[in-house]
Amino acid sequence: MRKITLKHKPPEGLARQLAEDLNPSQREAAAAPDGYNLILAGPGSGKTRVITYRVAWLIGRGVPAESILLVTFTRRASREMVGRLGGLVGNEAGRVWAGTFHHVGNRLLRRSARELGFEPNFTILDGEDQTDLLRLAMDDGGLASKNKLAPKPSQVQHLISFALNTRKSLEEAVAETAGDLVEWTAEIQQVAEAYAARKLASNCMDYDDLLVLWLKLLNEHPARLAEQGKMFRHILVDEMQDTNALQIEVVEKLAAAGAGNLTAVGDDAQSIYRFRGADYDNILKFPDRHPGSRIFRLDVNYRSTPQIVALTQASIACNQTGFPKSLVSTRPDGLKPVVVAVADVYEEAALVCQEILETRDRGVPLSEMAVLYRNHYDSVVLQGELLARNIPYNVRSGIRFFEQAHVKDVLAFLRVVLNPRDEASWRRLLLLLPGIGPAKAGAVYQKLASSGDPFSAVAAAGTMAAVPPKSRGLFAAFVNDLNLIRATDPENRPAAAIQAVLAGGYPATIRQRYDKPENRLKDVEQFAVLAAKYESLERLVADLMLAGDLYGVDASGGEDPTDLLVLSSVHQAKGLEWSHVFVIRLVDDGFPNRRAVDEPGGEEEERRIFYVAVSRAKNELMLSYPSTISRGGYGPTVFSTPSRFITEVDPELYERAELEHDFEVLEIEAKPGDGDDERPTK
DNA sequence: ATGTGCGGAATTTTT
DNA sequence: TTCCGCACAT
Ligand SMILES: Nc1ncnc2c1ncn2[C@@H]1O[C@H](COP(=O)(O)OP(=O)(O)OP(=O)(O)O)[C@@H](O)[C@H]1O
Repeated sequence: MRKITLKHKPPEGLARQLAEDLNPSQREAAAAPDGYNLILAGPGSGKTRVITYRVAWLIGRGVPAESILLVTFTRRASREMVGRLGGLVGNEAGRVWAGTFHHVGNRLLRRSARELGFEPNFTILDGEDQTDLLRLAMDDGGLASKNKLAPKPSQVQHLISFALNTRKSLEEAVAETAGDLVEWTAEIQQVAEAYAARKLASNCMDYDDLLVLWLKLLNEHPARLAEQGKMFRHILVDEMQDTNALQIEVVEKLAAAGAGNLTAVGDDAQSIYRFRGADYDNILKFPDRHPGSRIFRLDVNYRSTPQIVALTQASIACNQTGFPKSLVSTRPDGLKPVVVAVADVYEEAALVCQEILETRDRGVPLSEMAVLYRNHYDSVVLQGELLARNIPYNVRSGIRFFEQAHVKDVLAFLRVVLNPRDEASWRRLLLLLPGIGPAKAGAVYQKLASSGDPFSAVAAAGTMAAVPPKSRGLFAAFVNDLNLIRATDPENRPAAAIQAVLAGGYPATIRQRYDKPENRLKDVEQFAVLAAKYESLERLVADLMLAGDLYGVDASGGEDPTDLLVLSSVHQAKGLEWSHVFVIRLVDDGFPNRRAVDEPGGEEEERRIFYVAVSRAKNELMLSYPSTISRGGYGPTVFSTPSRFITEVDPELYERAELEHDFEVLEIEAKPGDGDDERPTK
């Protein structure tokens, strides 16, 4: 037989870019041989760049893009990396399996849901849905809320999740993180089981399931393990320091079952997700787990001025644990970071706004500036001031877009269409009807669940009998709305389904139950616009439930909606950079967080959070703290202590700014024709 | 069984 | 300030 060889050329210009855009140690890491590789380096040293170029390099060598798994920490990071990859290798970039652990788990579980007892149309539960189902499970599972000392649903939720993510038993998790609840361990265990049963019965998975069930699939179905091992010939994990035991087990299992090619990238000093089970030993012990693996270090910082690097390095040096890394800035000298004490949170907001406006006047776009804070509520006073001064901004903390009650209501309509067994969504919809409370909602759901076809059951006479007489009219209208929604071919045209929700009784419900109904209706319209980009309801809903970066408030008041100031929690700022960074509310009890410092290892975790915050700045960094603070707007105003993260470093490393006040003289304009015997000026 | 109104408690960080 | 749980009236 004749052999024909198809010739493949590496993408145009890739070789040149690999040579020009990377320094020698970065290049060495990007072009590391197959096998287990660890890239351990400080902030701004080009880790993200290296991992992106490594993927490009692999593709350039003929590795099929679809056999590469690139695990990122956020969806935003994945989008950015795929975008940059597109610039290097063109269309191939889109075929890489890029996403967070949860995204990839979701995609894979859709294919294999049946092997785990689920249907492929399972829905993903967000935190609130989880709490709702857990509350029901607590009623089932012997944790009646009567007892004052009994754990609260949110506590139980956290414990169950923490145990799963750390691969510890519930006993261990309780003993470690909530010692006062040890006597409840048996009940919590029971609740966990009842909760899992409810999820299975309603064909729903929570965030943890996307990992737990993925691992279960790999453990219990050898064919799937072999298949996925083959599928992912190269695995790359960004932000390795914030992976937890569960995630590590999944990737390492995949790598071992496949080609044994795993590249891990990260910085133990930037590990800030301990509350979610992250453990930076996952990165530090990588060489122990994989004898013979290569380690790459990068110690040139391309991001920040030497002055900023000096402060960040001095701060992290206060931690006793962690792997020390040298870091040298390549940038020209800049200004020292500035530390300002302000009188109170209002003065802080005014100061930050003024600095931002002046910086913008000097030609720096708003999108090159960010205000970072430890706790979401640290941003609310500033938001008020930004609104008053017409500075457009984008918030990345707090409630996500889809977590707002009205968006969740609309989502519930879509979700029951998608997965008619979705208990959380049925309950949510039923509870919107006046006269139907938890008991009736439960009874109706039972009728739906026990029938083969919930949609005919919901319209059946027997179901109506369970509805109190005075609610029957509204219930019938609700059933009618559901039918109209289902008639729009919602699976393939999600936007039309949302329009159908808006055409039914739901807007009246919004007006009756919620404040600011017009704003909320606008959000729903916005949701429809977003949905119009999708041709699959399943993908829309899954994307939304996993959309960690889509927040509610997008106050783009200005003319140029693309130039927005960023307000972000430090956690959401991970991996990002801005020219000018403002870190606010640097008071002890706030940043570091008061509750965190009491936990063992808590102070060092908080210091890492501070480290992440200050290392986001490229050119200028301002740290501010109010000298007086009233806790959250209630309670008395007290003197505050400046954050230990400021006071513990050498004062030579920053410049202290004095705040002066300049009152523009108020001239009362005399109206022409007025006499001179006016009221006295104040 | 629902819904309202009171009092007390409490606020990390997120997929 | 807001949210949650509880007691009471419907
Ligand atoms: N060799 C290089 N030459 C010029 N600029 C570079 C080089 N490597 C990285 N940079 C730039 O330095 C900045 C930081 O890079 P990158 O975000 O990849 O760092 P990182 O190590 O991932 O940081 P972090 O740990 O903070 O997420 C980016 O603006 C990047 O473009």
